[in-house]
Amino acid sequence: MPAAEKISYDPHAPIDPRVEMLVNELIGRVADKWTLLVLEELEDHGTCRFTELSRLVPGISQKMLTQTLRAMERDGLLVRTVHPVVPPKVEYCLTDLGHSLGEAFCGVWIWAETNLDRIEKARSAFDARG
Amino acid sequence: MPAAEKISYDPHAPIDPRVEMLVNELIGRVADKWTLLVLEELEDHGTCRFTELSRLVPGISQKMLTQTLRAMERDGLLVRTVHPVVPPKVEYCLTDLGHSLGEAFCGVWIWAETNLDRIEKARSAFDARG
DNA sequence: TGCCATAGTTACCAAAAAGAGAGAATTGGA
DNA sequence: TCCAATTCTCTCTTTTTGGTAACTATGGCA
Repeated sequence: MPAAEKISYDPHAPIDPRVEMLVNELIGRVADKWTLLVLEELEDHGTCRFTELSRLVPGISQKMLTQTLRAMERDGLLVRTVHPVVPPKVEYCLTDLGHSLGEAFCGVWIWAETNLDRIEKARSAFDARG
Repeated sequence: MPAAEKISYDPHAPIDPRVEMLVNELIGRVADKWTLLVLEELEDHGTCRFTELSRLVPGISQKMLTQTLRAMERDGLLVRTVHPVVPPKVEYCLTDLGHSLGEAFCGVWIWAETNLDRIEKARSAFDARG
């Protein structure tokens, strides 16, 4: 919807439906709960090992962590470095692309934090109305 | 993670885990595929009726549209106006909160559009590596 | 010899999300 | 009387998602 070269948001700009579809798919991929949490921890702590991340991200299972990390690696958001030692040591580190995604989501984080109260109130009001 | 008052993104700021959880839940709620698509169409076209939206949002089922609109209404992102006429006429219109969410997501849209190619390349490269 | 830690993978199962399609409510008008 | 138009609402089925737990591989250590 927005043109990449423009900073402002023009809701009436003509849209290439193919690009739109790809963008939507990409956002769906990347706005995933676990992806966001892993992204956050890697921003906070820098390079991390697998078990470190599984401790940092509350409630994630091994399976989900593996899946999430693979998907993020595939999308070029992080790099996975295997050190051929025993016991195994694998490190995960955000790429520039990963960092830029974190920054792009910053606006949404701020929005969510800023409007938490308003939304909780809206919900209460809605639920009260029946 | 980011403090609402700060504009810049400080990944090492102390975090209230309760707020963090709520923010995450909220983003999960709001970063939903259908929510984003509906948000977009309402930004583009302004006030819309139910069937209008179901035509505008490609591939959405009646059920999902109803569900999405209800959830957005509950969160205070849009208002639903029922005109007591026959046949029924129901209009949906974004609130200020809804518009501000659209703007917050603008950065992510731009990120996705800007980096589509890089991500597709990263994927190809990853898949080629086996 | 057997056990430990790390970083997975795999198989199986339960729960949740989403699609399809029918039905319901409304009431002026043919 | 019965239809038409609009906005749901309900049920049934399929798909997707996520969790649990067991298994793998490796070399050091007791």
